[in-house]
Amino acid sequence: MGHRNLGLCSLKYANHVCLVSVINYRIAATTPFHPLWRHSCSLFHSTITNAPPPLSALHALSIKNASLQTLNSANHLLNLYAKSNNMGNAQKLFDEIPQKNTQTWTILISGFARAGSSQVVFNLFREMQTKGASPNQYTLSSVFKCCSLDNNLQLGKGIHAWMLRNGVDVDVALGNSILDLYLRCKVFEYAERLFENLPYKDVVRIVSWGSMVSGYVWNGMYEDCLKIFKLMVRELVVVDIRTVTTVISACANVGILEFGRHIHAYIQKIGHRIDAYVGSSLIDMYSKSGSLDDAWMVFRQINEPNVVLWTSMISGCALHGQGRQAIGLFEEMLKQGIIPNEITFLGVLSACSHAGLLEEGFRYFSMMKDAYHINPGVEHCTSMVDLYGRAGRLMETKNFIFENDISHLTSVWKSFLSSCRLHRNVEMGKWVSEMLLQVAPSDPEAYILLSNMCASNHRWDEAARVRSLMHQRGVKKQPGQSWIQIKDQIHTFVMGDRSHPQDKEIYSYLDVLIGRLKEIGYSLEVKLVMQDVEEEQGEVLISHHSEKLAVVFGIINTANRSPIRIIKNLRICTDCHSFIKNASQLLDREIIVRDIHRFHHFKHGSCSCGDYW
DNA sequence: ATAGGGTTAG
Repeated sequence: MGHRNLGLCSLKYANHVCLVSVINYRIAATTPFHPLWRHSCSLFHSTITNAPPPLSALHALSIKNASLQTLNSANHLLNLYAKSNNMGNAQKLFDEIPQKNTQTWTILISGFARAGSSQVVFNLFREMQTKGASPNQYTLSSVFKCCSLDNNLQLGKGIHAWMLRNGVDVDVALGNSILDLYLRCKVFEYAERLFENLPYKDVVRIVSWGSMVSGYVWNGMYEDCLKIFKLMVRELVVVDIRTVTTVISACANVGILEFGRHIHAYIQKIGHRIDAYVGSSLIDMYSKSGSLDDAWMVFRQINEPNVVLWTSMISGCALHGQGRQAIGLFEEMLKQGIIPNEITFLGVLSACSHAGLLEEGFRYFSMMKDAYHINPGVEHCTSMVDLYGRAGRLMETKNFIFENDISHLTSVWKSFLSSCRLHRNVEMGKWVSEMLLQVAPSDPEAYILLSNMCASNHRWDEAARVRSLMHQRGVKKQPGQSWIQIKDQIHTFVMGDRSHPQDKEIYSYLDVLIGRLKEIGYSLEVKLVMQDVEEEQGEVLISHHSEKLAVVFGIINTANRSPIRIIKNLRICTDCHSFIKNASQLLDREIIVRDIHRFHHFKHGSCSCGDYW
């Protein structure tokens, strides 16, 4: 064992365990040149180099007549296998150990838990108890992790109840794994009660906070997440950076720029370095909140960019329709020797489709398959359908769908139908509609797209038939909502909303604005968007769509010429799109709308989406 | 010796 190896070891696995193992094997050996010593060395070496250790090392261990000393050695060795994800060898060794103690079982269980083999873990857990070994905190933690992986709330609850009955002590780490289960299974009452009861002083209690935060994010409870974050800031001096990362991702989903900015400032205040993790989530947050400039600023200041960081910047550009920038970034990334993953390509393809870059999109799709050997997933294929369709290559779109076996996907047909509508190909559109309704008979958006297509081709009867079919089948349109942040307050609007305190002001200004916009060429496209409002209630309701209310509210409550940012939970409707284009011209205001699909930057009477969305 | 939370897509 030379210095070179030890040096390597300190670099890579400067792990006390390795050294202790080697020393133990050395003690276990009877002579200085016993084969075991040699095997230990090679095992140690392979730990360093991360290659699988030779199996013969196992058999060299003569543990049949084991002393306590050799059991410890065996456990160490077992641990090495488990840590290096070599569960095959771990199992073999485990089977050869005659007197297994709690640690022996626990090491194997935790190895399988890490590998995600929950069923194996459950079986071992049962077996160890029948063999008289009692689980400790570590064992239980691994078992809960597997319950969580499998969404097996019942088993987890059973074990937890058994622990309570038997007075098993729950330390914070174990508590966190139970917490994780309850959060993943969305039983927030349990999670919250457990959270309250965990030892408060433990420094790793910080992880419990983090679990609560990410639990809320997984379940889309962004407001609860932000609330608990504020509580953390108040109660703890410093919130750790991993939790902050989760909170930022919650902000990205809500898309509220000002709150995201506060958290960014908070990170700077507590003096945390912004690594690739935080950087990626900040970039994502800024681009989803409508400020690509801030995203770029974060991107440029990260010292050690990784593939995720590049990908978030590329996807951000895609979201804002900046196809060329996205491609430029991607090429730069390749030049720097960073290997793109499937999500990177998704970003690139979606950038191409949002910007109508057909050839480039096709080239990157091939590159993904041929140069990087990534099998196209359904999302990649959907992007390609978007790309072909937007370019008006409807026959190619159709062929692509069947060649790639994606005809069962709702998103594919929705995208195709939008393209038929854009290119006014009614015949293809009707066929696509039939396919869509077969796949998605209860999807409200399918009916709306379909009747919009009929309407934009002046086929009013057919549009009406689609609407009544939707009613017959009891398909309800998801209510449209838009929101805007002014200072610390988030204002949410639904269509025809009268609940806002500034209600009167909003509606009277809206009327005035519509009048002035009509003078510069805007006309309410009543018939075109009738479907969006479910009932034929005419011009009034359309003029009161939630995004119009939010825009007007923004105009009233912000300084002249400052940008207005709106978020909408559905696709923006044709009429609102035209309304906002004209308003941006008349008032010389930048209006930025994030809809369910992408961003629209309205400026000087036109939109960054090029009227395709 | 063995256990616990983070980033990018949709």
